[in-house]
Amino acid sequence: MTATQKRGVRVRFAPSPTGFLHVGSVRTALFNWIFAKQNSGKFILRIEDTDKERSKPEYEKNILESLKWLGLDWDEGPSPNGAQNNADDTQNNAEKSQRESASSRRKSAYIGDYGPYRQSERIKIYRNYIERLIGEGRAYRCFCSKEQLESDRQTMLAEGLPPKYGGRCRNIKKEDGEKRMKNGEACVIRFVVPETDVEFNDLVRGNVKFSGELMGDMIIAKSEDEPLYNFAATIDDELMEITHVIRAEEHLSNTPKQIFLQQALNFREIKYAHIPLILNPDRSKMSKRYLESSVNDYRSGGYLPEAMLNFLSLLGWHPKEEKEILGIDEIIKEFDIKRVQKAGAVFNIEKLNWINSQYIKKKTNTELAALLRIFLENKNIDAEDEFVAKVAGAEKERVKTIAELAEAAEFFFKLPDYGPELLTWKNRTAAETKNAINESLKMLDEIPEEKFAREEIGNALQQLIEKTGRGEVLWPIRAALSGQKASPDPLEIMGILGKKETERRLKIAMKKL
RNA sequence: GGCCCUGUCGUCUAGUCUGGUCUAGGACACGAGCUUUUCAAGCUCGGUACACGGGUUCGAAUCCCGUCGGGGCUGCCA
Repeated sequence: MTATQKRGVRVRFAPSPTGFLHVGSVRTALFNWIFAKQNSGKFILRIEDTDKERSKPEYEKNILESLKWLGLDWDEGPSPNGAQNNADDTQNNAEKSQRESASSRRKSAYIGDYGPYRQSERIKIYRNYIERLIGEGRAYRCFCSKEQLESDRQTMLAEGLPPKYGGRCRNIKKEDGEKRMKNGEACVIRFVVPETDVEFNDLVRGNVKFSGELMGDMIIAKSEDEPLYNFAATIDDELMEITHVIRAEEHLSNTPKQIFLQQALNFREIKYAHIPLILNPDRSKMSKRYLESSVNDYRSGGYLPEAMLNFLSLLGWHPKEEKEILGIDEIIKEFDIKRVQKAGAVFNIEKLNWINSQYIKKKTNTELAALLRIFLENKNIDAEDEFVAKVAGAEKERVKTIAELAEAAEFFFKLPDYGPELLTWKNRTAAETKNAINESLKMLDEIPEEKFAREEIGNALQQLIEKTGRGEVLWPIRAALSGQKASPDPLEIMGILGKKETERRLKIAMKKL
């Protein structure tokens, strides 16, 4: 290949819409995105939906939505508007969208000059290359049955040989192949893999070498109109002028296959970077079995996108300095693909929690309130913005996720039921407790409603506290106001709740004693 | 089985290329203490790691060889 002319950096994230976006994929997308930003390149989103059985439109939609939520915007790919979540865009619109998809929607549904960006819409393109390879004798029709192949495999395995396709159909003449196919004989298309070595320099792993001898002729398409992954990806990477392929390590052994294809088709060379896998606690590939693995789960679990990106960037990479909380701009500045780790990284939810809590603490109360609202709605709780913001401010120090924040904040909106024993401080009697609340109530009543704020309240209660004791006064108030044994400072709660609600809750407590 | 990748605290990692400043640094988690009206947060302190075995060298986490461990792939999935 001619490395002489420098090409502008173009990277791609190429997910398969066969499930909700996986956090491992997010990290791959993130590294690509960062790489593009660092090199003033383009970040391309390509949907690899050649598997008709498993690919679903709703998964594609989820991928787009998740990327948008994370802020990983793409320069080329399916139109981001396609990710918009129109409430009525579900059931009864299925018909309509089907009609549209046939014509206008398809053509306009992507941005960029290298489209379409959905492999299912590129079938004709692949078909040309398949015909070309067959024409050049570099690909052929294979009529071997699956049963036959399986028994071949077993035989080779039993003999201790590498289980590869032996090339039984390789010498079938092109014309004979065409004829048999037209007569309805089932066949697939295989690529003649050269029996040579391929070597490439991986940006994270250094030199890697594979032997073509061990591979056997690979299937590149089930038929002219049904290309398979390695083939379609190779064609697209060339046509979309991809310069760097950054992907998970599980694709390392696909790389020689793609390089063989590139060489046969006279495509340009591509630089590869295979990043380590994200692992379960038992060090196997991250999966649902152990951990929530889709972005959805974390989004609905109350994790912030910036925390997710920060955490994921630290899985397999680390900046030079000993700094862990990094905004996306800092990550872009510091990131170096050559510094990424070679070994897999266990997904450590504790660390994610900590990072998330750091980002929560940094948010303003107003920002938090907006996020909190969504979670509150699920609990059928609604209130004024100002109030929600104050509540968020009172609780943000003690939560790790927005979901936890909603949980912790609930009592502000709705006093939970509790037993009278909760009200007593240590071994004080009910009468003492009742008295303390009553005294507090009297002090509180002196404060005019508009001055009912934390500092003022503290002053009002000061004498009583000095006389009776902090715990004796404040504990019953806390319990009465929150209905629980852990909460923010009762003085703060009172300020947020306001005079009327505070008095109401204290009186409820009195009745319980 | 074969091919490929990989191996520093429980976990994420710094250090490895360019041997000494590393009796191995940071972070999360954990434990103790401080603070204290609860729970947190915060602060201080603490324990824990160079997979193993050989070499090379005055000196090895760092270089070489071997062993063992872990993972991925081995699909008419991606």
